[in-house]
Amino acid sequence: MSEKITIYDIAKKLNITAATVSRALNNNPKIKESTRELVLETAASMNYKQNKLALALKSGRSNNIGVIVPRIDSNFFASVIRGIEEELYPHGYQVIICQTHENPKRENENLYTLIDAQVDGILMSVTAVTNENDKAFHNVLEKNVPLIFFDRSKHINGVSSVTINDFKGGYIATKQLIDQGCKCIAHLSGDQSLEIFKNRFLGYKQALLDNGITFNEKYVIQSKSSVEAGKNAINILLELETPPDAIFSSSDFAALGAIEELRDRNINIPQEFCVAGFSNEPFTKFMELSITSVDQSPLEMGKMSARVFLEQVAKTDSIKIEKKVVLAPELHIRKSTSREK
Amino acid sequence: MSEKITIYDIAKKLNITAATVSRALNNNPKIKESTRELVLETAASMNYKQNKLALALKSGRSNNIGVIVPRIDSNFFASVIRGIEEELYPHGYQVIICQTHENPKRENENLYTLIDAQVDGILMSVTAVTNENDKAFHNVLEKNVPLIFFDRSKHINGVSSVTINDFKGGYIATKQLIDQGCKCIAHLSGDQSLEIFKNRFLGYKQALLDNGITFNEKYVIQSKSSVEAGKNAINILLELETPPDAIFSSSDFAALGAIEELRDRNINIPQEFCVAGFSNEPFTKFMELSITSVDQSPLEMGKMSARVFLEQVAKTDSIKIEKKVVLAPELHIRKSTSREK
DNA sequence: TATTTTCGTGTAATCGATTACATAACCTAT
DNA sequence: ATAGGTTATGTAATCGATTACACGAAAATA
Repeated sequence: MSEKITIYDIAKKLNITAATVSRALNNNPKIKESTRELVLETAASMNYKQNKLALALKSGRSNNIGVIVPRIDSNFFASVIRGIEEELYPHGYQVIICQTHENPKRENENLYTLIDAQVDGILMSVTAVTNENDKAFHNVLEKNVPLIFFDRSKHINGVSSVTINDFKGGYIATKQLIDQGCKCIAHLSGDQSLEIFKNRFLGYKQALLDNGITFNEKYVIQSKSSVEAGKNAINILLELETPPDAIFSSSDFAALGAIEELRDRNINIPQEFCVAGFSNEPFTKFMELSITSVDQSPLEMGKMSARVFLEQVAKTDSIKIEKKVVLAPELHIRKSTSREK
Repeated sequence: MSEKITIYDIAKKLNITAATVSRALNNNPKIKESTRELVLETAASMNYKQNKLALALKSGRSNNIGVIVPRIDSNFFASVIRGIEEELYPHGYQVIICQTHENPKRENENLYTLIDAQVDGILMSVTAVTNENDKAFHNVLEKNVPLIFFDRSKHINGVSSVTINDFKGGYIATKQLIDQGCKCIAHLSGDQSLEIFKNRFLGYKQALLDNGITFNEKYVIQSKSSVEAGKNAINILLELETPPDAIFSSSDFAALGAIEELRDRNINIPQEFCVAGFSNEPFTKFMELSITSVDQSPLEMGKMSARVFLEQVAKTDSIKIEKKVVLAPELHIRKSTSREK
């Protein structure tokens, strides 16, 4: 078991004080060049490693940043985290992961735990719709810990965010369906209290409006992001007096469920029915009947969030800049919406 | 900006010393009940939060554990991490993520960075085949930091591991192909210097042997875990004098590539050609032609790794127990290997 | 030569919590 | 009444690094 070497050990060996050693290691200009070299050599030969915990206690900065996501095992969030990790790694930050499982209580706990652990910043995708966690958010800000939302954002003063233009995402996906000749376009929407889902819905609505299609409330089904939910939605929609001939789904999983159910009913995709999803999950590309989907460039979103964080810690003055980055969505057109002309 | 409350602030307010406050907060039995209550009340009213960094410095334990994976944005690793996080969260540990991108140099860096950050344990899937990182591994062990390998393991004294029985996984997948009547079964193998891929290959070989099928070296193609690699492999295999009629692939992505290429050549799956993969990536289930694959129960693997870690830190004596947990693989039989009788 | 700078290093406080040891107050038994 | 035992709390060191301030010696200036 190797015992730990501290600056005191180095000091003792060289008959100088720990203060001098510390200064030498930190390239303090007041240290004589010969002393510095001697210290550096000795430190290396003794295999000295700086104790990050002591440094953290003294400086109040842990060099850790916290990331809170609903869950980590979805391609979208995993990719965002990948982007964050890659961007922050060269700057010496470690990434701590927390999951909320869409549970506001867990989100609240996670926020306090991260502050407790004295992270230097928090990057997160909000879970909660409620404002019961507002106190926790303000607690973060009061502690002067940079807080950055990605993808799922919330309006809070002083909080920067990195999102995609969900309105546009909803718009271009719907437009593509219209361009294929679809007339009755349904929408599987997510939790409307979350900005992202509301905006996708509004984009859908606007696309209809701009193209002279009347909006029909019955065509909007609120559903979870699951295959099962997609199946259920289709079953409801096909019962309508005038069933739709296309779906824009806020979720790829629901889109997949819809497709499976349509296939079971021998409805031909895309000839009789078109389906577009959202998120560009890997499977949408791999399917034999590949699914058109809106890409959110998660890797870029992660990197951008990390950059916004870095900018914020670089600001020495405590004037809070609130930065809102909005990335452009990109529609990946695939077989599920590609009718032959 | 809220100023930080320390035990000294509480002590001053109550005209006692910080030592007493500390003891009261830690439920030290030597403290008078009335004092304890007073301290607890005051602490609560002043909104006192223990400084974890100071505690970490004093105790030498950071309450962080490090997880090193090749990359986080693969369903398998993301799920393992999810399992780890969920198991460790109730115990107050935070999970720090590192990625190697299959680069031994990054693996080496990550190991030192985590030790530097004084994590209480390291859970990882090895990247490297080389033994150039052996020094780093031993450095971890010398520091008495529990080290646990999951999935991709390596033989190092004192290191526990949680893996699946890859041999059996290869065996049951191959057996299923044989049961479907396939006679010439090829194998897309991974990097043979990694245990997991070697064992899957050996399982494949044994299944052939046990069923009276001669092993043919030409049927084994070493390929990366990518769609492209799968396509290339098929092209080589179909050029053979006696082309195979089935493939057991060590990777789902390569299996997918093979399927796409076979389809382009109008070869009927599973009637003319069967394909089985490994990992049970989500898309294997979602495909219209769903792919048979070996499940590695990643969530369980993550939880189990975390449990092994907890057992190890619970051991007060420094006798290193080396625990090797081997989980059972489970074959998910799907359309790509389901011939009609 | 006397005085002021400059340079390099030492002293000691600090970050916040824990804990071995010391001590005061009170109680009990002979 | 005195020695010994409890009980509750205080004192001070410790974890390892940083840094404001102090100070002696050498160098520069008058």
